[in-house]
Amino acid sequence: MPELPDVEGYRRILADEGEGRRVDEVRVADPGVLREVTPGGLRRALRGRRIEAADRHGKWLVARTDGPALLLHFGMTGRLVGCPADEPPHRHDRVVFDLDDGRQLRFRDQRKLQGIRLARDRAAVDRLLAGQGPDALSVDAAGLDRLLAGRRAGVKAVLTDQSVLAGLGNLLADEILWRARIHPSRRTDGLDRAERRRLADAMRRVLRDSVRVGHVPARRASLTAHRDDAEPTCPRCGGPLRRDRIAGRTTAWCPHCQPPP
DNA sequence: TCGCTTGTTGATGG
DNA sequence: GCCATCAACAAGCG
Repeated sequence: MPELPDVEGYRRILADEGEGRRVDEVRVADPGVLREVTPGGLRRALRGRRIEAADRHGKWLVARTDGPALLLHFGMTGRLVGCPADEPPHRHDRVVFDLDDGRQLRFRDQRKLQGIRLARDRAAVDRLLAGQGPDALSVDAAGLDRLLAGRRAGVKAVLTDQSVLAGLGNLLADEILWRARIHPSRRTDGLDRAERRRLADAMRRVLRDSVRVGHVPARRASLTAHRDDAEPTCPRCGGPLRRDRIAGRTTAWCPHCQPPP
């Protein structure tokens, strides 16, 4: 689930519920989500600190405080929940932050593929995010052209490579390529000017729509709304969709609208 | 039991 | 160096 639009939704939760609040307590229900920090270390670092800002880069959420910063990555099944402290615990609540207004922020994650990191200061945040490409929401057509230039890999592999462009996952990439009418296996350096333009337009359009609702849109006229149907059809041409393994992931595409290379 | 899953990383081979 | 593929991580589902 969590791709750029989902994480942007969690960022809003963090901003709305957390900014200006003090962290009164940190409860680690499952240390399995902590990365390079112990439960005690996390608690000591954050207890009594005030949350100052909620930032996002790609799929990373950054909670800045008047002390260290917290970096959260939601993997495939994670989410951030804001709720009253007396709400019954959920079995997948891995870390709970008590705020000074009687509410809590909860890092909830079924699988524990990613998790939570601590960064001492701004430089440490930058180091942890150093391998990330620019955030997809900040990239315009010219910027995308620069990022794609000279790359021979399949275009879906490039779009979902976080070190090239941060924020796009499997569903978003398929949605964008379907909208741009480009086959996901096309070589990136084989796209002509018009195709690159369509790709940039589709990316911005899909991201804008998705961020507005906080997840990849499942509107009727989207690939995402149909990709998991028993016999999925293309909402544009009505033909059958295909599912193949492309760039290592299950990929939905339309053989009519997105001619294979 | 096996295969599959919206994420990331590292090994391996071309 | 670039690129594709695969395994691993973890947990649940059919």
